[in-house]
Amino acid sequence: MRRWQDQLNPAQREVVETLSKPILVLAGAGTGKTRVITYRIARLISAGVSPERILAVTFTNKAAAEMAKRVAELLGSAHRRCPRPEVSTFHAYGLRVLRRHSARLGYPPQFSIYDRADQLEVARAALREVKATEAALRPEELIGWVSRWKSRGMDPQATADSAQTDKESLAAAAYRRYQQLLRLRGAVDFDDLLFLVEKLFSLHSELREEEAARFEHLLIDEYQDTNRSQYTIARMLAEKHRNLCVVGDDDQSIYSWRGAEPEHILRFHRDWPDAKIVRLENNYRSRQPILDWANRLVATNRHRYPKQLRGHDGGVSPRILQAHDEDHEAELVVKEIAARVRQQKIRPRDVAILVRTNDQMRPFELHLRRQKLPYWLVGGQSFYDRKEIRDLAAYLKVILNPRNDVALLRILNTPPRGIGPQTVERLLHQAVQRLCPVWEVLEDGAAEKLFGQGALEALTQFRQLILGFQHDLPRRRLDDLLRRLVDEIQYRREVERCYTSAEERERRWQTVQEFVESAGSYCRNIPEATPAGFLQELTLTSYDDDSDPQSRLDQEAVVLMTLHAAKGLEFPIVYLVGLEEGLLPHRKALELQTDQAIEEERRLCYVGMTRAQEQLILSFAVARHKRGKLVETIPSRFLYEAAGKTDHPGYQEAICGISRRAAQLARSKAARRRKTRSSAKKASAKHPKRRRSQP
DNA sequence: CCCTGCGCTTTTTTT
DNA sequence: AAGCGCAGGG
Repeated sequence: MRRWQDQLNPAQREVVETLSKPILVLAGAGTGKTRVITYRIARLISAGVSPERILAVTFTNKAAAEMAKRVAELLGSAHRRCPRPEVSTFHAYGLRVLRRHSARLGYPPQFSIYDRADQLEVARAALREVKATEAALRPEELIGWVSRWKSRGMDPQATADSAQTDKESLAAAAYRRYQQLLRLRGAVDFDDLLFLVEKLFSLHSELREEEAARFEHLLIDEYQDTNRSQYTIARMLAEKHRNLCVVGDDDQSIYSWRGAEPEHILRFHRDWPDAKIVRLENNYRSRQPILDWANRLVATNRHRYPKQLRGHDGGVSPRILQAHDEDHEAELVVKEIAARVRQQKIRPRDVAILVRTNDQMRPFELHLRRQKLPYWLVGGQSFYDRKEIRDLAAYLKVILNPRNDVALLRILNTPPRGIGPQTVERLLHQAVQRLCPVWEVLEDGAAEKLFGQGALEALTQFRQLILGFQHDLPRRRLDDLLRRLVDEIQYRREVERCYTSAEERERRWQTVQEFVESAGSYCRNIPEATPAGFLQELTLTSYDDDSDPQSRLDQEAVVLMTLHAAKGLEFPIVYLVGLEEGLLPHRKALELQTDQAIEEERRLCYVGMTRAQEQLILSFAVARHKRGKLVETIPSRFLYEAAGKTDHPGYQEAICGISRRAAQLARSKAARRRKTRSSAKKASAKHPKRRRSQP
């Protein structure tokens, strides 16, 4: 029973048994990467390393939860009551460090975490203040740059110093203001969770050493997707004990757009000269015909370490489906699944439908519902993206810290309470002028002259409301407080106001109750629960999995998710859909016209294919609605590459498709510049004949 | 101040 | 197709 080590092959066992050395595991898809880490943790503990001296880092919260569970299973009942190893994402780890030391960096202990929508607001404000027009620099652009800078450990000063163009200087100035605004509001963004930790460690060496000394072993999964701050933090933590085990696959690097640098995995041996390198190439997941297609596809990439995965023999070759448009594509796929489920050949949970972009999910959802197949939509619109959650979270944020402008402005007139745009405008103007948060303008008696009688009354009432709940906050349990809040602001009426259909209203109201309930379960389950902690967890871990996080996958449901979300998972049957030029590879990647961008798309496709254990079905539509218009498409080059048909005329066409499209783009840009109306041109694309599965 | 409707742009992937 | 800003009536 205890002899779980015997279930490993020699290479895997080597990883598990090399206990005191830097170790790099280069592991292909489906070779049991995560399994190896799990076993290694269990081995360390059974060798006497105390669990709390182990830090394991994964890429997603889901993976962390899964790994913690498996370690517990491996160790069995003897260790049930033992302390647990720390298994989390880099971001969650960063959050924990920051919570302890936020004061050192001038942040309040109850700082909030800003997500993308909040960031955009701050970016807008920052740009306004440096007097940048939308044309000069868009808020989305700014947060993109800031994110890149932060992941490289660059502060505003460093950014300004290295600015080459006017636009960069402008962005650097906006970055400085952006960061000031965040601090003023006691908020951090996602990147700060790493950036500030890195800063903290380099500013205070005693803290760094103390933190590094807490752990004796560091394990990192998906190492190919670490960005520079994660890399730096890992090095700082491991430099003393040198017990660093990283696992990754350069062929599965799909997050370079987010600052991931796959070079780290290639550089490992230089950083840790005594490192042991282990390669895992036995695939335990997929049938050989599937691997043949995946191998052939990824072998097209020029920048990679060559490897050949060996898999299970037998099984059927991948198939290709062709549809008229995206709706037909969904219909074909879902009907096929439904038919096989009805014949009891497969179960819904054996199947995953993988898409490149979130909006591809819609037609599939529709048809899954129509066919009455249970499905589980992963990602999509996340829990905290819904209006109700954002509103209530904003109330809570303001109660915790009224200096949080983004949250304050959100709820100031939600539900409508007579504070109109005019009033908000004046408030904002005052705040900018005095360089202070909006709340202080509210508090300041001098501001009274600024507003009319009605507005002033509304503002005072709002202020009283917040103050009242501030007073209650330490005296009531969080869910209790939220229930009262919902009641007092008459949020139910707001739900009724915003939505007309009874069904929608019901759904929205349910979300509200779920939110209150999740606060309740947070308070019950976490001993050191605080309202700020609840909000932080809420932003960091898309909290819609409150019921049973890991058993979701075991439920009887077809899984519908993006390729990015599918990383690390496996399914007996995979439908990889939307294989068209412009979608996979994505238009944005094609526009860059760099090998790197297209190679990442190819890896993404590779990741999708290698999720399949028994069957892989690829599909594309001959035409697709874009901006409401039906546009003809070109089958993805990846189809030809994977099928080994790069001499097929369609392959050339797929690749020429970009240049044709780029030419079109250039032409239409030129046309716009001349401000003349160009006559409509019809691109008559030829499409290859319907193809069937190859033997 | 609140609501409605019109016309405009805009669409990757996520912690 | 959907969200946002703007204009105009209640």
